[in-house]
Amino acid sequence: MSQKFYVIKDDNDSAATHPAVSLEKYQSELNASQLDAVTTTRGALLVVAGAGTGKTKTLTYRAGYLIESGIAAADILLLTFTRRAAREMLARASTLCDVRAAAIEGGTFHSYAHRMLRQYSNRLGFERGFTILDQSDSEDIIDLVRTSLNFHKKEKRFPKKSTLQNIISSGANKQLVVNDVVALSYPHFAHFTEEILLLATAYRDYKQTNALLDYDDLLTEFKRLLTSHTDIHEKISASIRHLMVDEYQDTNLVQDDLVRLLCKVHGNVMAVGDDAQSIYSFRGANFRNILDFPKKFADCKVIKLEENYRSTERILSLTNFVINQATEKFTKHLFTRTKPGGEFPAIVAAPDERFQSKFIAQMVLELREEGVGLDKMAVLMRSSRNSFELELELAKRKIPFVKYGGQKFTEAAHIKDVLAHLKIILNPKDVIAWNRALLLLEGIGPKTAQDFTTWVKQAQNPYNIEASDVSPKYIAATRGLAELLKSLSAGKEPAAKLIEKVVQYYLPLLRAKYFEDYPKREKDLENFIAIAQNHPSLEDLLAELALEPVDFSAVGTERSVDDEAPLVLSTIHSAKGLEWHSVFLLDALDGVIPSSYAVGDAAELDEELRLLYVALTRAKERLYISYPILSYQRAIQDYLTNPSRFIANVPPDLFERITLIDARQMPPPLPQSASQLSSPPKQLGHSDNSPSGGSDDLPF
DNA sequence: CAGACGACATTTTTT
DNA sequence: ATGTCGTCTG
Repeated sequence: MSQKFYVIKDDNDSAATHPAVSLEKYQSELNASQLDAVTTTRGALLVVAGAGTGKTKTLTYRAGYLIESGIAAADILLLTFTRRAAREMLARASTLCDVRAAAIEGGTFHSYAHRMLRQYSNRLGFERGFTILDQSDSEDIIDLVRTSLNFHKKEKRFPKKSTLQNIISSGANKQLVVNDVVALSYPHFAHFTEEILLLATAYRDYKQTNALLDYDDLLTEFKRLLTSHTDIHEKISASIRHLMVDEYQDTNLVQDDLVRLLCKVHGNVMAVGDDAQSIYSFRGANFRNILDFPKKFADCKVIKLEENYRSTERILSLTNFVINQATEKFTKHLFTRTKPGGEFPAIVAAPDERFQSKFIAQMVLELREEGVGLDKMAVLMRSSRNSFELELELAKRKIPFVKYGGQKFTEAAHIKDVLAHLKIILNPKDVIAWNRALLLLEGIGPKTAQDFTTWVKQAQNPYNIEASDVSPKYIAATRGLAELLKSLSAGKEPAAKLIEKVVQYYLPLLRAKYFEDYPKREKDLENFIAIAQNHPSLEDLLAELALEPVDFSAVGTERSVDDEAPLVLSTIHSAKGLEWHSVFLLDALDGVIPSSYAVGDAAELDEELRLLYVALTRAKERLYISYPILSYQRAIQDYLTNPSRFIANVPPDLFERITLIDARQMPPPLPQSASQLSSPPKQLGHSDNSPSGGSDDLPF
């Protein structure tokens, strides 16, 4: 049956026709450009908002303004980069403007696509719903497919599963065919193009027959839903009277298409972003999407926000200089009227990584003495492992911290083990999950596990392992597992209860598998149960964990009332959109930022520069850029490093140089340096700030 | 065929 | 410093 929808447009939804909204509040709180953006509610609008120019504020007020003009919250869709961003924005909107704002639909492209796909899954041929694959799930399937195609036995080294996953995913995100991805980004695997192509097809087929969707499929299938079902497209699009998209510079081509599809009926769409902060091209993001936005909509209005409210003038001067080194120029020039002067940003050359860590730890404590809360400071890095050394130092000084970015909670081996059992409950034919659960058992290896899973695939009742055709010797080994699964599938218990039971069963296995460090892992399992408390349904919990992965080290750090809020450690990517009183950038080295990976490609170098720009523009009052002069690489000897090329040529009047001095070899006090711009060397290692008393400070 | 051991490469960033 | 892959042994 086909049904046609014809939408009667409401020509009455312009705020101008609702004089009831009092503009006073908006006029007094917003500058002219922001106000313009907030009150322009019809048609297409692009807001190019530089760092710290009140982008979030503008979005928030606009949401409130729409509500006050009589738009129902449910008719507004706010797409943001993370769900956390959406939540924060809506919470703010509801306190600042109107409680109804909390009811606005919001989330990431992926989570919105997921919601819609669930709603219409039958129309796409998923009769019994579908399961979301996170990255490692998808790698596991690729691995399975690869083995079944016998590609692992090639004479030459076949790309490993994560590389293959990357190739396939870039294809989806950049809308390229596999051949082109390999030719463009993986030329060293060109001789495997045939095989990779076969594998990609087999992977797609596997997902199809098992009703599985990976991250990329969520977007592409959603697009397919809209383009191949006119009635659904009309219905969804009609329900979105106002569409707002944040961080537009980080959308990829599919998302860009989705935006145009979603606003088809009403045409009210606002994109917000900053081309100078595009940092996700590895995921198919293209900052041309934001530049080309006006071309794609007739009569698109463009508003620029250039007045910065976040950073001091001196920080801004440095960041402006940094971004101007881009080969592809940006047109914005940020300025401040509200925060003239300020401290000079500091560039800190540390003798080695340990000194760098000590400097940061000591400076953090000093700032705290000055009254800056730990959570008002952040240490940012290019890659999550740049901070290992620092983490040791912080732990030693008992400075509490949380780390964002890096390994995700569900990626830890022991969590994956528990998840595998839960997935079997959800889908008794989940071969990958079975495989993982079986391999944990004593006496069962890859071959036997495979024999079991072959049987599981066609079994009437997969939990009835005794009935399988595998040798009784091995069946005996699976007794405990079989009992567990039967008891779990029996009742409809809440997710947390199920996890608790799995954990109980798993603990002995955990202790055997990780006899060195199982106590830490047991804590994680407890946290897992705690996380599950808010999710009655196991299915919801797993979907949420896939769509909004929890940062590993941020788990279990919810502080009790009297605990001090922890210092923030974060990758630059995860720091997007946030701000702190003081920001430290770690390891500002050539080869780290820019990553050695990017050197040699102008476009990639530009992206690294933007990344540095994002890091530096997070700072409100204080900014410290540090790097070690000496570093050690793997088993090789220590070697001398170069500071990042992006900070090597900063004019001396834009920053202050700090040289670290070993307290044990304190030089005689220097006379004030001739240049008023350079400060006397900072002394390090003599701090009494250490909460543990300082006596266990290492000698310098 | 399970499981241990050793060689080897391999290092971003995230929904 | 780690994980992945291949090989060897019992």
